[in-house]
Amino acid sequence: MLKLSKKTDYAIILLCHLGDVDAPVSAQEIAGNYQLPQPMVANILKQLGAAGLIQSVRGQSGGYVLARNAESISLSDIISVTDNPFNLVECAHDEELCKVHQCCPTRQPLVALHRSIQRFMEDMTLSTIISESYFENPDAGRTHHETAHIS
Amino acid sequence: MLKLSKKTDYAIILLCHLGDVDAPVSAQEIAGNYQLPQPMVANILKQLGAAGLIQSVRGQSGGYVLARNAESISLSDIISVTDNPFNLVECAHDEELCKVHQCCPTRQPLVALHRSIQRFMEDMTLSTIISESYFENPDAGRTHHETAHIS
DNA sequence: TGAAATAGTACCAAAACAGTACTATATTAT
DNA sequence: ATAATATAGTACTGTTTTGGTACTATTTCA
Repeated sequence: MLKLSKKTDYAIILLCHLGDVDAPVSAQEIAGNYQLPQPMVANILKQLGAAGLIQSVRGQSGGYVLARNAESISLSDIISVTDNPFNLVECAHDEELCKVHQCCPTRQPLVALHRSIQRFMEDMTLSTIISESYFENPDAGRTHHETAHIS
Repeated sequence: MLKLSKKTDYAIILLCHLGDVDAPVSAQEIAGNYQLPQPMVANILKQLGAAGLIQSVRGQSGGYVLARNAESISLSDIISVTDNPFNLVECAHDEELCKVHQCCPTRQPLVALHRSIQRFMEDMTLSTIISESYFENPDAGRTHHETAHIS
């Protein structure tokens, strides 16, 4: 359906939070802070840890910290973990097609779109996301969730 | 999962075909030509017709023709029909979130990505797709399906 | 009037998504 | 030591979306 999964959406929120704090943060803490389902948050953090984006600290007063600095974590990195490696099309039409017709007409333009999206996601780093989210909302009092829908 | 549906993929193929022919083409004919499931093709053509992208000709020796010229049909138009109106994120985090934190950190960068994709899809017209597909494959004999996967 | 086409619905199975549950293990504070 | 709190790993489940099918009605032309 060409939309991001909630897992990805959550992951960005979690990583933004970790990018703002130095001490390890626990899954419970984040889940409470953002009112997200705790087991879900825990699972995503586990995945992000396994992928090497964040580092885990076990035991009491443990939690997670960014494994690298926020500049070196791209949106593409995040999506690869939570949304599978990005594939706009995976040669959906079967091979017979290409034998019948000259060539699948979809490939060339869709590859271009794929690359364009891929590039955007690689250029968009976690630090950019964090700084832009702050820029957008200079006054902490107002909430913007009523305009958060994208048409 | 951030990938195009088969319906969209098929739709592009169908429209490319219609863009190459003047006389009405039937669902059966296209399905046979590309070895796609006939009822699926028929359904997609129905939808494209209902959306006004193609015109139907009923009765024997009827079929479908492009309703407008290929320059004025964009990838965005197609996807709107077969993949729902494009929404990269639909404010997946619930409203509580924005009350807890200053603002959802995901919105700003994801809107930017959304717009960038949207724009690409609007600029990519059916005629571009058709001409590029021909450009890629000057010799009709060779098939390219083994390279059609996108990594 | 019959063949071939679209029009309109409604249905179904398999896959993906969103979320949960449970057990094991590590660390630390007491 | 040991209890509390954390991650690690894995497996499960209900719901939605996807991909595809089926059936009936209607239009048109030979």
